[in-house]
Amino acid sequence: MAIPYNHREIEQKWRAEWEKNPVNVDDGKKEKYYCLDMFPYPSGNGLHVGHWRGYVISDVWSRYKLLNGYYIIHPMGWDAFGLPAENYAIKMGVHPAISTAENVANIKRQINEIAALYDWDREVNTTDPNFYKWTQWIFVKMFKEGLAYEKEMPINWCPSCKTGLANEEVVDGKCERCGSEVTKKNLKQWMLRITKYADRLLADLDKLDWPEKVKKMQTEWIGKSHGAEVDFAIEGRDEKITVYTTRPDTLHGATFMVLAPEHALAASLSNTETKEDVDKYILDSSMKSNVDRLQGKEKTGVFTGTYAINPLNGAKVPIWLSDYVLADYGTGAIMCVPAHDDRDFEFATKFNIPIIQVIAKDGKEIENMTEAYTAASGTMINSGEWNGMQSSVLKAEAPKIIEKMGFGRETTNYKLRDWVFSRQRYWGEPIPIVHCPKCGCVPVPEEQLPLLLPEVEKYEPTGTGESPLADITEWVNTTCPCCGAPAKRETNTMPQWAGSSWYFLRYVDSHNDKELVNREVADKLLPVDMYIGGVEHAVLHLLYSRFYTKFLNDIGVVDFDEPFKKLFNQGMITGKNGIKMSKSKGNVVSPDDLVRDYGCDSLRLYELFVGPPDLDSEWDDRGIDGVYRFLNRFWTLVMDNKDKAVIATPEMIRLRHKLTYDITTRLNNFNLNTVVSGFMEYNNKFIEMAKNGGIDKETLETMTILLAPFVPHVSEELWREMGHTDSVFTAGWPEADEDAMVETEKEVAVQINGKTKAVIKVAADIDKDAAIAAGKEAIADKITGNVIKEIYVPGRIINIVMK
RNA sequence: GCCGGCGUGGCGGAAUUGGCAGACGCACAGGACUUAAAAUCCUGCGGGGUCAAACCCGUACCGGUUCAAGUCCGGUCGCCGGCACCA
Repeated sequence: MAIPYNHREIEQKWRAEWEKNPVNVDDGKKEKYYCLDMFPYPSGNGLHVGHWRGYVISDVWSRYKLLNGYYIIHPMGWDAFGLPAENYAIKMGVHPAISTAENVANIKRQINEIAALYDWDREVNTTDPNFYKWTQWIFVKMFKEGLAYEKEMPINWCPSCKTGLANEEVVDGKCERCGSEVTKKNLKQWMLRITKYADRLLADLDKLDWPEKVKKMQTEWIGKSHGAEVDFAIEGRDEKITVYTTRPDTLHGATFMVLAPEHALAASLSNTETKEDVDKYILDSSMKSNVDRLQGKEKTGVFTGTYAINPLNGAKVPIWLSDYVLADYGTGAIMCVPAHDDRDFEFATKFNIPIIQVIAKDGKEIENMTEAYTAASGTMINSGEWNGMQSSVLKAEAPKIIEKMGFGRETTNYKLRDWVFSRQRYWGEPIPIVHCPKCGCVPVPEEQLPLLLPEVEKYEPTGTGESPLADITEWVNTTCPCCGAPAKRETNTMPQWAGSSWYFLRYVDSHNDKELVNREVADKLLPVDMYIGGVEHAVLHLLYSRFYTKFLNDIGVVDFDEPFKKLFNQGMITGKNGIKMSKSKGNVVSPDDLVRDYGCDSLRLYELFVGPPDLDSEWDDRGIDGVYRFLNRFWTLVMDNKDKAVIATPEMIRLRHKLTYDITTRLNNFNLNTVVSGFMEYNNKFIEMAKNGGIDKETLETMTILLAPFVPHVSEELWREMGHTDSVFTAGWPEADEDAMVETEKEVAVQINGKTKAVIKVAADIDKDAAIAAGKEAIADKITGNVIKEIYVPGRIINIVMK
């Protein structure tokens, strides 16, 4: 009977030993490898097996790199400011500083159970004044560079979280955090000019080894488009209305114009006859929430009574108002070409506005148009001097033509908006700005940072648009750093993203009290080589971090402009039937009991075995028995055979190299679930071998090293049991010799018309004719018809094609 | 609506990219050991068919290319994710 290995004992033993003698050391000669996890926010629920998986994947990868001779930077920290921490504190009735500290302690305990290579000396916490000093410092730098500015405007407001939100935090018109419907609120806000970096954020995606999906999401979020602005005169007035269009080639087909109800001129365009309707439409639109506006697919609108003049052909086009035009994109006004745009077509049909086709479809004009013809391909018609041109050519040329004619210009537009950066909540970094009646906005001098978050009794959000900090008069009232006159502090705080946008830089120099990061250290240890985390941050954290890094690169803090070279998104672990694990659903699986019963190594292995790492997987506790049995079988195999001095047979050597090759290839391709099944498969073969004459020690050692990134304790224990005095992590990753993997004999399937009838063994270097002859012999009794064709795929298939 | 991803046994999932479909594991069934149970070990495990074989069917569905299709092509259905009046 096999004695199951005592996981508690050996895990404790080796963790103590590794702490005393670390296996990951910087000797100054090794190349660095920076493998980063998305750091957790310390909520009260602790980690579940889904969080665990991400950390296991990154640790396996780190240890693999360690065995390949790298010095590993594999840090961990806490994203502890922000709404989740604060909401939890409010719910529990304790100060967020206290609950955060408690939660950090608990999650740290759980994370330590993973036995990852984390270097706790590098640990950061975004709520630590020594950390947020630099979060504030970056803000001050941005302010000085003109990238942080104040603006009053209607912003997204979550009535439940009682704070303003960035566009990125609004998903389907709802708060990303709590799911409440987002409303608009007019507030004076701090904004970050991320739009200044739009082009670089877009272009540099090309350099990144990231999942295409994430790159695409960022590309769409930035939403670059190319076109022209065209100035339309207003009939009987001096003002002009400028529209933005990506299809200036269709200018002759513009039969009306639509302005967003919020457009500056909207109200003034009505006449005595239309005034009542126009005013009502503007008012109604302002009352609609984002969700209503998005869901109201049926187009609404009102004619202002005023006409614009098409600058190209002098045609009179009616000016309408409609909320399908967005006020904050382009110029808030569009020219409408119903023949070649779906939305304009729908609007024109509904309100009986003429439709003029200007691009021929299949060479002719469409009779009884039932839908817009939106392709930019075809010959121009009804377009005056443009007739006969190809629309695809004209589309590119038109902006320049229009510019020459003097009523427009070539333009580029982005969907990306500047980043609403202030929050009306307590638990965040205070924005280090002083409002002076004389000097305006003055940044807190850099040497006075950090500007500490004051202690308060009442930190609940007010809901008025004022931060709870506004109530602390002794904190708010200060003097202007510039002129010394009485002044007031900014009372808004930063969003949770502020700290997470740059924390990965701090890890490499986390105790530096003079600089954000020492430039020499940064040059040596940064940027991040591999970043592992969920896909949910595709346009939030991952976009913000790129923006911050580019800014810090511009002001010389770091010498690179992309923070994360490679990104891996692990799939989510769900409960039964793919339901997301949550406390309210009661389907959360904690790693704690599993670690206790099966050990850290088994859970690590099972986290990988449960499914492909990039896909979501349903958790099923029962499966862990399989990997636990495997570990016990391997353990027993090593213990029973390590001292037997068996001389390796050619087959043992071949299998050993094949094992190394298979595991290494699968690991490099991140097929971690098949790495585990590979280990099991080879283990079964080795057990079989051991039964029939024994197994050599080198094969057992090789398997032990290959297993080390996955099951560090078991590997370390067995490695020492086999007589080694140094850690298994100093052993070096085995190399597969492809020559040693060559088989002398191959099993070949013999088929008739593609159906296997027999399997024969042939010499690997057998020639085609001999192979086919051997194959035919094996199935001689089944060859009854006329053989038309004979196929031999070396080492795989013999196919006899018969009629 | 548009753009991605996916669809394989009772279940999780493999399949060297066109070459023996179901590796590996879970669950289940039978056997060995045991007074018994657990653990462990051995055997079986897509469906039909047969005493057993032969044989037939089978990777969501329909069709195509090929000596050979889970894999490639055309179409249909379903699930998941992203975007969604951005002019």
